[in-house]
Amino acid sequence: MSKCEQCIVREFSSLKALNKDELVKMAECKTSVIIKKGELIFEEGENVNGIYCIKDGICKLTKLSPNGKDHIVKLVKKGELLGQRSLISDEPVNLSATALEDMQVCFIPKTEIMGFFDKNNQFSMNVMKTICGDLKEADDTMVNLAQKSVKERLAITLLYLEETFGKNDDNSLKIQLSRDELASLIGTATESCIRLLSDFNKLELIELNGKKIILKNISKLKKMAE
Amino acid sequence: MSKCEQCIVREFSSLKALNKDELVKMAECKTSVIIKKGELIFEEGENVNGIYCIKDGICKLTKLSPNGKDHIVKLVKKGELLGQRSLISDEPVNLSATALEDMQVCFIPKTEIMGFFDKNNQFSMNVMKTICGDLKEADDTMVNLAQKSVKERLAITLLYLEETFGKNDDNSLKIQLSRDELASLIGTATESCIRLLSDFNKLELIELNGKKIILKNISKLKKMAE
DNA sequence: CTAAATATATGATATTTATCATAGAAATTC
DNA sequence: GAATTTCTATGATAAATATCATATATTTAG
Repeated sequence: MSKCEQCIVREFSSLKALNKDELVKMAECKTSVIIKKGELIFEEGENVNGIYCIKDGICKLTKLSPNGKDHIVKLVKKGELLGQRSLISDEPVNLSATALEDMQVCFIPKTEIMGFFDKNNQFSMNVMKTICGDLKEADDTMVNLAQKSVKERLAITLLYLEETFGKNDDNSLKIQLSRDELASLIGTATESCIRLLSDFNKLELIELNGKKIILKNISKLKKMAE
Repeated sequence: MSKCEQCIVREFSSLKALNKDELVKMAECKTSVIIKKGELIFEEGENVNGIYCIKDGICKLTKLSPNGKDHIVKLVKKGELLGQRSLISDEPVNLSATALEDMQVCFIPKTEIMGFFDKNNQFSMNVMKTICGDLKEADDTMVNLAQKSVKERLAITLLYLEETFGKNDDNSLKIQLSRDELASLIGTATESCIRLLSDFNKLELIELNGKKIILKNISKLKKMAE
């Protein structure tokens, strides 16, 4: 069992507030899990009795609409935690988490985390700040969905993906989403998403190469996003 | 200066975790404010150095889109707190708050609240739960905006308004929004909103009488909302 | 390696929604 | 209480977006 103390990833989440003793205790009760690309980590409605700390990989958080379509609510990457909201609310998770790449995650049981809340104020504060950040982001996304066109949202999303997940040596977006997933992230039909990508390609805003997407004209994309 | 101890409204918010001493201390530093319908409580980007506790009335939280249109992100009523997110994140508020009715609110300065966070774990937990609730709601709204038609969103919103704010003796919705505000809440153009209300009226799902809206066929509205 | 399944692409068309224009109703101001 | 402004309503039209159909490319399974 690897030690949490030596895990660099911890530094990027609320867990950075934990002291040596707390980390040792956590390392003892945590479970390491490998999750393959496409696999479910947890599903909407499930009782997840703890939180997941993402050591490596990216996953999507989705919510099923009554019409049967998934909507991607958020993408989560290395260093972030999953299941905090559900833990605090003491409710089943309201979103499903699915790996977009092979992932390495650690599961920390609820009892352990609740202890930190009681005894470590800085940890509580960190978690609160994270959730507040999520809420602010959600507000922004809401306004975008309500007021921006699909074209604008696609531009916004492409810029967001590059900024958040970076690019490869060939300048292509590091995160690889299917057209279907991209559509579900911006909130549109798959065909509309594909069509607009083609348009962006023709306008030389982006370059398409199979699943690879290269942002060619960032400043124009930013103008489109307004 | 009225005493927080005797304020019933406190029981409905995170403040219910405060003990007698804390309440006395809070009463000493709080400020009571009367806000007229239509007036701004705070504006997006402002530094609000504390939180507002709503003693009476309803307000809207809005966010301005670059296109100049407001979007109503949330409606907040008696018993709820304003400005928690901003306080915890230690950032300017990301939303504007405007009174929809005459309001009575109390302002509690930041220093006071931060003290409660340090010393009263139950209070922290309550605030966290509230924010988690907001986040869950935001996720739902997002999916609705992304996947539901304007018609469906109107039905959802009307049902939500009746459930959350109640109805008058004549069965009309207690909360009175202009067509413009209703449109901004469901995320559509004012004319589209008006048109759909007319349609709903003709279909006898609702009854319109000036600004008054009566939900006539709840079960059909619920079916529409799916 | 081939067949089947899935993902991407694009045209044609239908539907939804926004925008523009205008008129009457209601509220506000002087 | 008359005049002005704002709000509500509705028609006509344009624009955005979804849906259906089909073709091709890519991936997966056997």
